[in-house]
Amino acid sequence: MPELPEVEVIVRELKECLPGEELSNIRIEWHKTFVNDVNEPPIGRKIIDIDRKGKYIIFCLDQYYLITHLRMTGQFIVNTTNSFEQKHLRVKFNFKSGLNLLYYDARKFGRIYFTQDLNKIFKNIGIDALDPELTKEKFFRLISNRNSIIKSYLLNQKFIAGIGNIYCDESLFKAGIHPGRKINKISKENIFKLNDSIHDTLISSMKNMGTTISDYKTTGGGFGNNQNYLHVYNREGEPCFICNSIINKIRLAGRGTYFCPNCQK
DNA sequence: CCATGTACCTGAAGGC
DNA sequence: TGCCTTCAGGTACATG
Repeated sequence: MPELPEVEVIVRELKECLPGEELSNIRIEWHKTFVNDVNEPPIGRKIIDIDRKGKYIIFCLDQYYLITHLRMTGQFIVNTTNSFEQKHLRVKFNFKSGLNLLYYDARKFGRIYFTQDLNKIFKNIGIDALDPELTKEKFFRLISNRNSIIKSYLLNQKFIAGIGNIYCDESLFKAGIHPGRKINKISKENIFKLNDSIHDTLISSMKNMGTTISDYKTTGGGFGNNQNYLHVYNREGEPCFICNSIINKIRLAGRGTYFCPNCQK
């Protein structure tokens, strides 16, 4: 389940090999994956740069964009030969140089949009969680006076983009905040603490090349390592590393939610 | 404004 | 072994 750190790792890898490459062919194996807003295929265009906003990958093709959301099981593999896995292959891009960019997606939830209009995709997407402009004061202004529980807020991409279920639970643990806490019952001091813990959680996961629970792989097919450093996610029934209490699992905002009943208030 | 439920999908895991 | 149910979670959309 790629969230911001996993997507960032993928973008960095794609950036190393794709800029300058010219698209020569595209083969769509699952039609719903590719949403074309342009009325012509993205052939003959060069990849200028690759960027990210929240969980979206943006391939810039000089005023045109291929924007990808991997959802749960999307994967990019860069391939230089003609032998590759066919199972779950949804879209195959060929480049003039002979390089292939393969998009796999077991559950078919991911989307690749071809468009000229970035705003169409991003109109309901908030500031990136690692945008330097997201200062703790701005974080506080965004979050205060809301009436929802903190978990729902952090998962809602229209406020802050990039946080998914894993890093939401991890960040709340690190900040000592119960995931079901009402936002307006959290002190300013703890909001600041949460801002820092989100930042730390995302950055340290990136350093570990992301979290591989089941599907996430880097573009070379490698695994992340951050699953070995999680404090609460996927640890139901196991002891808290800080206080030895048993990690609980409940259902919040429609998601499995892990927390330490002693450390998080 | 906020919460809940369903649809989209497949594969893994657990129960019997 | 094998069938059936449940669960996994990101997002869009409908409904209360």
